[in-house]
Amino acid sequence: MNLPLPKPKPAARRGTRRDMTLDDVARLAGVAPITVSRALHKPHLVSPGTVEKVRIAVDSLGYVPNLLAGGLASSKSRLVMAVIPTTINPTFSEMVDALREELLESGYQLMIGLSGYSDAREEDLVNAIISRRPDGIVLAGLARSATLRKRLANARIPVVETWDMSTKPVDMLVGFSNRRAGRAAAEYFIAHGRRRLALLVGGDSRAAARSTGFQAAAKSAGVAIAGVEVVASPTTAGMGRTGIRRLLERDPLIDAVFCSSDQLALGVLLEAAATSIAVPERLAVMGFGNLNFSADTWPSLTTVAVDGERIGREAARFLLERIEGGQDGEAPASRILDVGFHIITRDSA
Amino acid sequence: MNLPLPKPKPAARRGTRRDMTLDDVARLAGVAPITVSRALHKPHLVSPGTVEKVRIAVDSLGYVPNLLAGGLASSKSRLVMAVIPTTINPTFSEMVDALREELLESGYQLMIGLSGYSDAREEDLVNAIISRRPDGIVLAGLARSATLRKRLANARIPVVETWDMSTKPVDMLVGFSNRRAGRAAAEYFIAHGRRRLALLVGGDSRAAARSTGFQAAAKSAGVAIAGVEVVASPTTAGMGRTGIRRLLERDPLIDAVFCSSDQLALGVLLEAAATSIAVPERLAVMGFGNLNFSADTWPSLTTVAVDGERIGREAARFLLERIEGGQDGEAPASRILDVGFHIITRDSA
DNA sequence: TTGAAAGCGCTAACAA
DNA sequence: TTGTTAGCGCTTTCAA
Repeated sequence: MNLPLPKPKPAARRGTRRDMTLDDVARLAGVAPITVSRALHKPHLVSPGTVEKVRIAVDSLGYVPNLLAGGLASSKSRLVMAVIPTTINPTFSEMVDALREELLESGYQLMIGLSGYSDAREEDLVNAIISRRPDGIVLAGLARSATLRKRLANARIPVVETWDMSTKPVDMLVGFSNRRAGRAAAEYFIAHGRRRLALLVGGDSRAAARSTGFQAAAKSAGVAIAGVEVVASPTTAGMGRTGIRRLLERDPLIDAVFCSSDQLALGVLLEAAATSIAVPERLAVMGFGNLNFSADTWPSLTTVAVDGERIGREAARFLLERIEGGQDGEAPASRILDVGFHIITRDSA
Repeated sequence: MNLPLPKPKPAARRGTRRDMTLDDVARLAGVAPITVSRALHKPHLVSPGTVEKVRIAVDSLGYVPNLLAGGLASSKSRLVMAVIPTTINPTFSEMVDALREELLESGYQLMIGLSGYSDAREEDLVNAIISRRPDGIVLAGLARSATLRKRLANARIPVVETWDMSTKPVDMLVGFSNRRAGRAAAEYFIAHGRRRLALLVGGDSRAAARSTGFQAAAKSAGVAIAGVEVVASPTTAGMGRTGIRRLLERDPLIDAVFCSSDQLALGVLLEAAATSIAVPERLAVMGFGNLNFSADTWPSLTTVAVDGERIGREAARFLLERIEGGQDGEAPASRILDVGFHIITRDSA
C-alpha cells in the first residue's frame, strides 16, 4: 500500500534546512501539538511533567515559535508599533523608552517605524504597519491627513496619538498643547521685561503650533514680534547659530528668542559665546524639550519641559486597557489626557 | 436542502466587524483570490482589465492585506529589523536612515527594536525578532554573547553586524575598527605635541575598544596616560562636564582629552567655557562621532568621523544580495567590509 | 489534563 | 491569463 508519505527530506543543502515547528517538538515530546502550545503559553493548563517534557524537547531542537503563524491563528500579535520621524531627534526618546518598558511588563513587544517628517512616507509606513496587524499603534504627534485618519480608524487597532492636543483624536491621545506652551514662553519673556521678541522654529507642525501660540500671546500683550526664522526639521545647533545671526542682522536689538527645540537654543548659546553676546543680559534664550544636555550648557538653558516618560507610560496604559478590555462590545470611550508642560528656569532667561 | 451557509453576520456590534480579506475582494471583483493576489503583487501577470477591476474592489472595500498571512504562506516578510540600543543616542541615526532608504527602494520595510544597552534585553529582543521571521537583521554593534550568536546563526536569517570590526562575524559585517580609531586619536595628539593625555569614555564595548587602542598607542610612543574616566552609556554633555572636572582635579596638567563620544566632548567644551580653560591652547579636545552639532560648537570640535550613511547603505546591499540571491544552495560567503574612519580637524585640537 | 478537527488569510505549485 | 488545490505553523473550539 502506498501511503502518502511526507516528502523525503531533500539532501540537507546548507541554507535549505527547514525551521523547527511545533509539530517537531510535539513529536519529540510525545504529545499533541496543541499541548506544546499550551505548555508554552498557558503552562497552568498543563501538568508539570508534560511542561517539563516539552521544555526539554524545545531546548534540544532549538525551537523558535513562529509568531506569524501564531498571530494569524489568534489574531493577537503582542506587538505595538510606534511611529516617530527619525532617531536623529531625541525628542521622543524618553517617551519611546518608557513605552517599551511599560509594554514589556505586560508581555508586549515594541517596535519602531520611521516616517522621516514626510506625510506621504508616514502614510505608507502606517499602511505597512497596519498590514502586519499589531495590537496597538502609537504615533509621535497627531495623524493629520484625512486619509491617514480614516485608514487608522478603519483598521480598528487601538491608536494613541501623542505630543500634541486635539479634541478629535483618531482614538486616544496623550499629550499637551503646543500652542499653550508657546503662549507660556512669550508670557514668561514679557513678565521678565523683554520687549523685542524673536522666534526660531523648526518646520514641523508642532513647532508651528508653538510659534502660533507665542505670537498670539505677544500680540495680546501688545508686544511686537521682532523676527521669525523658520528652519527645517529635524533642527540642529548649526541652524540655531545661523538662525540667530539672521535674526540679529534684521533687528540687532532683539532681547529674547524662543527656540522650538533645545538643539536650536544650543546653537544660539554657542553663537552668543562665539560672538560675545551676553546671555541672558542682552539676549534671553529659551528652548523647548529639556534635552539631556540642556542643564549643562553655558549658560544653562531655560526651557519648556515636557514629561515624555509620563506620556510613554500613559500611552502604554491606554493601549493595554483597550487591548485587554477590548473583547466586550461596548463602544470604547475616546480617551484624552493632557500631561501639560512647565518652564524650567535656568540661567539663559 | 440545508447547505452549510457562512455564519450569519452577528449584529454588527462596534469593534466586532471582521477585516476585509482577499476573498471579499475576489468575490466583489468576480475573480479568484489568487488573481487578486497577483493583481496586487505581480500585476504584469494579469490582464490590465482585471487589474483595474481588482483595484476598484480593493478601494471600495478598503481592503488592507494581511502580511502575517502572506508572510506565513510565502515565507517572505519583506521586513528587515534593526537593533539599536536607544534612540536617545543619535550615533546610529544616519546608518538607520540610510538603511531604511536603501531597503525601501527595493520594497523592504525597516523596523527598529531597542535593546537598551543590556545584553539580556538584547537577547530577548532578538528572540522576539526572530520569531517574527524578518528577511534580514541589522545589529548596531557586534553580537557578543555566545548564545546570541548561536541563536542568530540557527535562525538562518541574513544578519549584518555593524559599527565594529571582527574576523568572525555571525554572518556579514560592515564597520570599522574602534581600536584603530582610538590609536589614531592618540597618535594625532602625540604628533601635535601633547604629552599628558586623558581619556573620557562611555561604558559600552565599542568605547572600551577605542580606549584600549588609545592607551596602546600612547604606551608604544612612550607617553603616559594621565587619567581615564569611565562613565555610563548613553553618554551626555553633563557627564562630560563632571568627567573633565574629575580628570583635572587628579591631574591639572592634562593637555589633551579624547572623548568616546561628541556628547562627552561637548560637555568638556562647555566646562572649559564655564571655567575659562583655553581650548585648544591649554587643553586639546577630541570627540568621536561627528554628530550634527560638532562643527558648530565653540570652539568647533575636532572629532573622529565615521560614515554612518555608508554603513547603512552597504549593510542594506549585503542584506539584499543575500536575500535575493539566497535561493540557490551555494554556501554564501561571509562578507566583511571595513569602511574606516577619519579624523576631522577643527579648532578644539 | 489532553487531543482532534477546523480554520486564520494568504501564496506556491500545478493545471487549464 | 486565470483558476484549483493544498498547505504555511499556529490556535480556537469542541470533545473526551
